[in-house]
Amino acid sequence: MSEIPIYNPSEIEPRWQAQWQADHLYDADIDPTRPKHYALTMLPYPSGDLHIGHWYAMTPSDAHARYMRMRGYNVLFPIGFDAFGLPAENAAIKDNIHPMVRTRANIERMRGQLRSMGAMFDWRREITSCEPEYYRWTQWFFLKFYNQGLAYRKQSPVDWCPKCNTTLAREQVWGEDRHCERCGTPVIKRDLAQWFFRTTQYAEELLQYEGIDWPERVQTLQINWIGRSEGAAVFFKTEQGDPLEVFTTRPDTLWGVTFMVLAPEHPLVQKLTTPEQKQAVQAYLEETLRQSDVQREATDKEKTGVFTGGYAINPVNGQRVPVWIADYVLMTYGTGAIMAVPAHDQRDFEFARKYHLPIRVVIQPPQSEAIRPEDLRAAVPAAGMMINSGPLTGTPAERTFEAAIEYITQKGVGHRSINYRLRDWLISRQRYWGAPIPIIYCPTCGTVPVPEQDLPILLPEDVEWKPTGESPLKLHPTWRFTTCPKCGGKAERETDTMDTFMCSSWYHLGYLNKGLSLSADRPFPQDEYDYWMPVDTYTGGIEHATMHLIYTRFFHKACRDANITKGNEPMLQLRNQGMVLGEDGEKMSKSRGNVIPPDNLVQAYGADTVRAYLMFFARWDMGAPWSNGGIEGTSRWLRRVWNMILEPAETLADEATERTLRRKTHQTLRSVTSDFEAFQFNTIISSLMELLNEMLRAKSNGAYGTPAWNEAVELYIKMLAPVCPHISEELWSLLGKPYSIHTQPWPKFDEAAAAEEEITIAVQVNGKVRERLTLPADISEEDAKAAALNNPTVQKFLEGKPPRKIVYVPGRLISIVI
RNA sequence: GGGGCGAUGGCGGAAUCGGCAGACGCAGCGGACUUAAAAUCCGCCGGUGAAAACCUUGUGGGUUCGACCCCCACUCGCCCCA
Repeated sequence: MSEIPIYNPSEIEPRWQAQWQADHLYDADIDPTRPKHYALTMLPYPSGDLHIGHWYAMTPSDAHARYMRMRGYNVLFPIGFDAFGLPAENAAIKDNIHPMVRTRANIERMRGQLRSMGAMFDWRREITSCEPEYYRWTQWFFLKFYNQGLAYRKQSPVDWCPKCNTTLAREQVWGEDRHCERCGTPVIKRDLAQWFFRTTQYAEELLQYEGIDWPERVQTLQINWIGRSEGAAVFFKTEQGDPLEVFTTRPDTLWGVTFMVLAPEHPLVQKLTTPEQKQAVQAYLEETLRQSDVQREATDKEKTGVFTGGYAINPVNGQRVPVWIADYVLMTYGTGAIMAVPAHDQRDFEFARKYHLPIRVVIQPPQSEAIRPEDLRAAVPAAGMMINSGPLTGTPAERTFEAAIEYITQKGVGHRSINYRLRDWLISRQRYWGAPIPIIYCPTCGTVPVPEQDLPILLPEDVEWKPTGESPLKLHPTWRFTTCPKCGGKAERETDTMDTFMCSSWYHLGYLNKGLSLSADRPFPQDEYDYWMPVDTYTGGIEHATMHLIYTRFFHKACRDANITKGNEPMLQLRNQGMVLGEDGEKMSKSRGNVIPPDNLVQAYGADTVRAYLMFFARWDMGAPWSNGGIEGTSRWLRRVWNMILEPAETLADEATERTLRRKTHQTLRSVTSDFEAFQFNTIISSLMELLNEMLRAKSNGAYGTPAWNEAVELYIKMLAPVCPHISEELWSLLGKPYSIHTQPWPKFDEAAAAEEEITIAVQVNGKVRERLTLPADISEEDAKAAALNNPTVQKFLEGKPPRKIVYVPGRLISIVI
C-alpha cells in the first residue's frame, strides 16, 4: 500500500486560513449578477475569551452561510464586537485598567480565536462599537430620533446606593433584601432625569409579523412583552378635585368599585394623605420603594397596603371611595392607579378581604343565584349580566363592555383606550463606558442637541476611577463644560451614556461599511444598503427575544420613518440556537468553574472536529450540557473520511455495488440539503457518517476508482465543506481538483439514482408487526396484499380467520384486521 | 395562577402526513492485528425469557386497524408572563 499523508489538522488548518485570507476568498462585494444573502450571527461581547457557547452559536451559522454560498448566493457573513458595557467598567474600577485598553486587548485575543474557527467572516467589515468611528453614528442615530420627537427626557427611578452615592445597574443589586454589591448597603430608589425613546409609539406595528419568518416562540414572547390590552380610560377625581385617571380592561365593572389603589410613587399620594395617616403612609413608602418591580408583582406574596385617608369620586355614580396605596400597583403600568373591583378581580378581592373593605357584585354569571358578597370565597371572573349598575343594569353579557364604553364616552368621563405593557425604552445609563448622549444643557437655550458636524462626542480617556463608581464623566474636571452651539454661552454636556442595546440595534448597518472612518458622511453607503439589506438569516440566542430583538425592530422602523432605511423589518428569517451548559448541567460561568474553553479542544482535535462535534452532539435549537466523551467519535469520523478517500484500493467493477453506492450518495445529498434548509445540523453529520459506512462497504467490494466511487468522493467533500472547511479544502486539493472547494456549486440531486428498487413492508395483524416482506418498489397494492396474505408467518397469526379489513400504506406497511 | 417548551436505551440523540421505535455517535462487551499497549478493523449492544413470545418513548386514561406523534387528566424540569 502506498504512503498517504496523515491527517494533521494543526498543520492543515492555519495553512488554509492564511491562504483564504491571502486570496480574499470570503470578501463579500456587491455583485448585481448574483442573488445576495445577508447572513448575520449575533455579535459577541468581548469578555476576554471566546467561549464554547460562541462556537456553538457561530459555527452552524457559518456552515449555513457556506451552504448558501455553494447554492449560488453572494453571501455576506460579517463579525464584530459589542464592546461597550458594564463589565469592562467594573474591571476598570477593580484593577485600575482603562476599559478601552482592556477591551482592545480582549478583542485582539478574540479575533485570533475567531480566526481559528475557520469561519467565512469578511473581516474588512468588522465593527467595534466602542470605537469613535462607530459610536459617532450611535450618537447620530440618537440625534435623528431626537429630531423626530422620538427621544424625550423625564424623571424616572433608578436603584441608588446611598453609601456609594451612585446609581446601580440591575445586576449590581444583590439578594432578597436588595443590597449594594460593593458595600452591602440596602439600595433605595431615586428619581433622576433620564432619556427615553418612544418605543410605545410603535407598539401596534411591532405586533405585526407579516412577511418575516420568525419562530412562533419569539413572536409569542414579544407579543406578551408588548402586552396589548383593550379597555377604557376612566376619569375619577379626588375629593379635592384633582383628576385621577385609571386604565381598566373591565369598564363594565365600574359600578362595583369600592376603593382605589395608587402606586406608592404616584404623584397624588402626598396630597391625598391626611395628617392622621401621614406616619403610616411614610413608613410604607420607605419599605416598598426599595423593592424591585418583579418582587412587587409576585403573586405568591401577600398583598400589603396602607390607607391614605383620602377619597375619590366615582364618575358614574358619584360614590365616594377610599384611596389606598399598595405595592402591587406599579407606576410603570397604565397610569399608576387602579379602580378596585373586589367582586370581580382576584387581587382586589384578596386585598379587600385582608383590609375589610366592602365588596359589591355588579356582574351576575349566567345560571346562578344572586350572589351575596359575604359568601364570596374568590372573585367572580366570568362574564355575565350587569346588575347594581345604575342605568346599565340588565345589560346582557355580550354587550357589557361596549355598553360601558358608550356610556362613559357619552358622559365625558372616559373613553375607549388601549394600554401596552411595553414601556418606552430608557436609554440613559449613569456610566462611563458607553456612547455619550449628544445633548448640551444651556441655561439660556435649554436642551440643545449637538450639531451633527460636531460628532463624535468623544469619551475622554484621562479619567479617574473612583471606588464610588460614580460616572467619571460627572467627575471629570473639564469634559462636561462646553459652550452652547446655539448662543455660544457657557453650557454643560449630558453626562449619561447610552444603553448598549442602542449600539447593537444598528450593527448590521455598520457592517455595510468596509471599514468605518471618521470622515464618512453617512453611517453606511447607500449602494451597499440597497444591495445587502435586509438581513436574510439572523441567528442567535432565544434570550434576546424581548430586549434586543424588539429594540432593533423599533430602531429599523424609526429609521424607516426618518428615510434612513427601507422596508418594514430589518431581519427576514430568525433562527435560535439553544445553550451549551456545563458538564454539571448548569449554565457555564467562571464562578461555577464549569467553563469549557474551545482553545484546548481546537489544539487537541482541530477546528473541523470541534465544529462538527458542536453541530452533532445536540439539537442546535435545544442545546445540551457539554460532554467531553463524544468528541472522540467525531474526530475518529474525520480520520476515517480522510483515509477512506486517500487510501487507494483495488478496483473490481460490480454493477450492483455501484448502483447501491450511487443510491446512498444521492439519498444522503437529499437529506443533507433539506437538513441545511431546516437548520438541522445534527442529522447532517449523522447522514454523512452513514454515507461513510456505505462507502467503506463499497470500497471493500471493489468500488474504488469506479465512476460511482469518484462521484461519491466528490459529493462527499462538497457536502462536508460547509461543516468542516479545512479538511475538505485539503482533500479537494490532494485529489488535484480546482481551488477552491468553497467556490464549487452545491451538487445536483439525481432523483432516479436515489430511488429504491426494493422496499421492506411491515405486515401487522391486529396492530402488531408479525412479518417484514421485501418486495419490488413498484409493486401494486393487490400484489403486495396477496404477498402478505400468502406469507406463512402471517397465515399463522391469521389463524385461518378471514381478514375483516386490510389497510395498505404504500412502501410502508400492510395492516390486517381479523 | 396563566402561557410556552420539554421528558425516547447506561449517555447525547434519530424517527416526512398517525405507519417497522431506538438511525448516527459515545460508553460497554467480544474478537482480529500486536511481544504488549495505543491506534485501527470486524461483530454484539433497550428489558424479561432457554425459546416461543411478551414488555418498552415520564404516569394514567381516550380516539384509531395502528399513537413518541392527536385528545383529556396528572408528575417532573426549564423558560416567559402575572
